[in-house]
Amino acid sequence: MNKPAPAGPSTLIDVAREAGVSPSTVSRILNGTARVSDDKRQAVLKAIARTNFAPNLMAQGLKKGRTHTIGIIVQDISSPFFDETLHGVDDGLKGTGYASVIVTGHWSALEEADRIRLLLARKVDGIVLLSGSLPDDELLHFATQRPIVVTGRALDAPNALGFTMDNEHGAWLAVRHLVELGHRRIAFVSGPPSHADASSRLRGYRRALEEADIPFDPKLVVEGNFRENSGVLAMNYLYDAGTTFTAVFAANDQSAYGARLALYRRGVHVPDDVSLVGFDDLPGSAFTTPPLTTVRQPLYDIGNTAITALLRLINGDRVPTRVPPVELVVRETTKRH
Amino acid sequence: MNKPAPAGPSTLIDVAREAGVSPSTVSRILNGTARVSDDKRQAVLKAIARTNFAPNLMAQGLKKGRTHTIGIIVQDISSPFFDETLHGVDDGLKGTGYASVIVTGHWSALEEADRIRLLLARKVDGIVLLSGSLPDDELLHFATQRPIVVTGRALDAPNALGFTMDNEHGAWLAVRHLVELGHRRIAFVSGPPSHADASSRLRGYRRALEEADIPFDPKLVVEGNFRENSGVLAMNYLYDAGTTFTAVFAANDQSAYGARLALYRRGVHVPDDVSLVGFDDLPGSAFTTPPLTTVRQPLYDIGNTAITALLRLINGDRVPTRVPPVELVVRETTKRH
DNA sequence: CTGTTAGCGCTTTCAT
DNA sequence: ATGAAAGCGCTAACAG
Repeated sequence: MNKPAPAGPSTLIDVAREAGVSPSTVSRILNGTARVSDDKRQAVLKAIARTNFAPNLMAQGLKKGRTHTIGIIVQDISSPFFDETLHGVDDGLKGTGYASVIVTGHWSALEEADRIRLLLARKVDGIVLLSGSLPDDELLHFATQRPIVVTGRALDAPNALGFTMDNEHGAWLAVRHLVELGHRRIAFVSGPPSHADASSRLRGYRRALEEADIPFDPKLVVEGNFRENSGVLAMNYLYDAGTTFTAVFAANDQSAYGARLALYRRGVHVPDDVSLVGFDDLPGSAFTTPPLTTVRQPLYDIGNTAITALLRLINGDRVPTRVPPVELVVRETTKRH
Repeated sequence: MNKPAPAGPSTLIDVAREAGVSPSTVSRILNGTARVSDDKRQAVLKAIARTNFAPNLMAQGLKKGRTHTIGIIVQDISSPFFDETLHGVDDGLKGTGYASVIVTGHWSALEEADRIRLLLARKVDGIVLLSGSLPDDELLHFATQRPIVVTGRALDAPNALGFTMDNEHGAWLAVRHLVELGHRRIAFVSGPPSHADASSRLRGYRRALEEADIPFDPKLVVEGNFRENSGVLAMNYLYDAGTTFTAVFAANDQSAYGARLALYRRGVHVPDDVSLVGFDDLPGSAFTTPPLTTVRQPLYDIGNTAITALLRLINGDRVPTRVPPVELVVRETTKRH
């Protein structure tokens, strides 16, 4: 006689009963923890198939103290920047048996701390914090509970690891490129000054000017917020103030998109009248019109490296973390002046 | 004397001991399950603070049979389409105590089934499947274990709910707009024919032509894959074949970006020489040069509605699901011919 | 090689 | 109002 499908999802105990063995035997087969005779193994395998059994990860986690879940904190879930990074994370997780719960920090240190607590309550096995603004000491405090990998800052503690891109160098590359093309009036659409990457990029901008003996003109830098609209606002501000320039360096691609639109609106041609350089090399930047010259950050690799490093940390290995350096990608928005 | 921080994270039992009450009392306070005298409550609250206690969600989940986790399946984690939808999901989850684990289906029904099984093993309380290609019957099978909400198809079963956008109507709107501007040679960059939305959009294209008494010319439709590059390929193909047209309707914004780039490369001006319409209204489409005329899909609302519906399903309520309709957003890539 | 037993941390009757 | 005790589904000694 065939029993109908059992009430709830079947448990390991159901399987054991079906197969006429003890629960431990089933567990051993599931985990490969010990040798099991072939006939019992077959019986168990059949029982598993028949009862459509899948182990309850909550129960496993409770017992083993590891959930095979890792927590990812992004700042903004619908930003191409983070999404490309997440892509790298996702690929790095593939086939490892780990899943990720992704939460949002919204660029707020307070919210980050809150999210971390939440992830810790969920007993994630580790945390990746992407572009976090949480102070180091708080981060290290949390890291006593679970390993943490953070991007956007250098960090090397027993249970925490951080690495960063050379933003200053990237900005320097961009501006030097412009300088080499003969530009001397180079506007800069900055990022939020509170953001570490943003200030590094400003430093790179200034250093490149200095090296070219171009005096720094504060009127040429206008503060943006890394989003498209701040790029258009910045351009409008500059033109309305009568500030002249032949090139603009935007602190990220999104604000470059905005700047480009504002220029278009005013009938200023890119790159014929004004050259434009961004930062990040978002996937879309190869398809803007014209394709954007920009500083490439290996976003995918950043995500992939972060997760790989975390997985190693979880297993107690420490590893030197290497990501490809930033590099200038010359496309079609820059031209000799 | 102050004890140093205890070895592991503190447990409810530690708290109980600290406060001099029984574990049940602590639990009751945590869950508001029953009245507790005020002095004990204070003692417990203090103990919780002192021991820095946070309940172990794994244990709670094991006991209560709900994990307060929901599974989200997207097809591609670094696509602006899904990311904007995820944004709606994320906001819908805010403050509910639920977290989400996001996995990728990569447009493959097999992989989707696999991911669903994985999520089920994790005992998620419900699943949102975004643009899935899994057949209805398999979906309904999985839905016997946990409620599922799916986008991109209509579905109304006891434990599963699906809703869809009117893609045909959207495409019809786009093409009618072009027709009204005097265009009669309208190229179509399609999506993958296997994709339900893609074929609906093709139908809308054909219907709009029909209604305008414009004969359907198969030479004007070229197959794309929803990505930027297929847009440029499509344009090149059309020009190389000597096919003439004055407007192009791309089956999604990303392929419209690509088409726009190919046009630029050939010195064809948009919208003066050729008009261009996309589909989706991705966040970036308001900032392309020129800003893209497109059919707006309320991606954020789709995500938000899906998660809201799922949360209701989990609580046993059924709800009529309403999302704003698609609509034409006329920006600057279309012009009278 | 295999079964028995004792929990992981929490909630929930059931008594009191 | 509160405590004792049982157990969610699984794993890991410990015996045999």
